[in-house]
Amino acid sequence: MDLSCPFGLLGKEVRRRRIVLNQKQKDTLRAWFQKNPNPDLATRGLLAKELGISESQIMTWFQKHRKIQKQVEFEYCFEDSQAQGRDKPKVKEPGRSRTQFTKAQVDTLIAAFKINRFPGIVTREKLAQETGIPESRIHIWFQNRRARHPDTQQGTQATAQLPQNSQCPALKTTGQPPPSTTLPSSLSVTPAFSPPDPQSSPLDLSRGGQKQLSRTIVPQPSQVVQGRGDRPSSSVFNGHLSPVIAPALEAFHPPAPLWLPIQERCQDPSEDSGLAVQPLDGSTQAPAVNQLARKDFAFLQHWDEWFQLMLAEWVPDREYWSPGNPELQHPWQMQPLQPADLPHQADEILQ
DNA sequence: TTACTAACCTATTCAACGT
DNA sequence: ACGTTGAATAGGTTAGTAA
Repeated sequence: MDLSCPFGLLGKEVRRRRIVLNQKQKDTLRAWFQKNPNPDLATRGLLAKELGISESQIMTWFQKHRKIQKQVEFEYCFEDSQAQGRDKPKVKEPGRSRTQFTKAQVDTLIAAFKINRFPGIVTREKLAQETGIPESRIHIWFQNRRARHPDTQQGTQATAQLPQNSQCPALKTTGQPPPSTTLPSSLSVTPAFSPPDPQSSPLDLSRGGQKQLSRTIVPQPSQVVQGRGDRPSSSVFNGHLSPVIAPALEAFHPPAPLWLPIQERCQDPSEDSGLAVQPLDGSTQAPAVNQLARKDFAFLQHWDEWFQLMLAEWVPDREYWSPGNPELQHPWQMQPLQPADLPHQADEILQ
């Protein structure tokens, strides 16, 4: 197996071409779903053959439809909570099958993983060919591997959990009003007005930190990883700053490149859940600043400097980002603010 | 342009299996 | 019993395609 160049696809890993199922395929899948919403690997393989699509596509379809069905069932139960029959005895499902990988197969996968933690469909299929493992199992294997083996070299940085952006699901779904100077209690974020502390900062990159902040203040992984992931999209870093400090920081130095992509992302007000950086006009800037005590600014200054340092040190995954490729131009390339700029700007504002 | 949805992600949990 | 790890699920985003 030639791993010298990961399939010549560095920076070009693409997702599987999206297919559109035809009516016959959909009907067949629905019929099978009625019979058994949890087909095993072999069944999915047969179905794949029959329908002329891949087994992992079958798997994806079934996953989605199990979700949909659960939603429907939930709604049904909610509406008809008095109805009987909801407690129909559950048929004991057969135990999960567990693929037993050989050592050689695992070695191959590990080797590939070392080169590329996010293999695209082409890579996965090549691996499938070489190992004889179904592509969908390889996909799962990589998911598990990523979860259990964080990238010690750059992974923690590459998957840096940054402050949540405007699309924070937790807040989006709960429809939290835009916080002004306080955080929703549900947000497990480092108290805003404490000095940046590498051990407990909002950018705590440790795995524990990620877990703790899961679905609260951290961006969804797909926002960080997918954005630079196997799609060479121009999608920008859309992480946002703490709802507390972002507006204030922006008020302090609006032209700072750090904030630009964030604003760009939030130009559509409909996308803005309130946590995003608000575009500040002249009339809103002053109150934003005035609401902050000077001691708060001291924190902001520290936080900003610290954040800039983090940015400056961060080296994006080479696979997904290439400085020479404008297609993959990454917003993190932005020149970090010079820390020396901060006191200067702060003085201007505080005078 | 917009709605739909396949493809993909992480985080978490379940469970098979070897020790 | 416990650790490892394959599999499944929940809850998201992204982006291609059809209407």
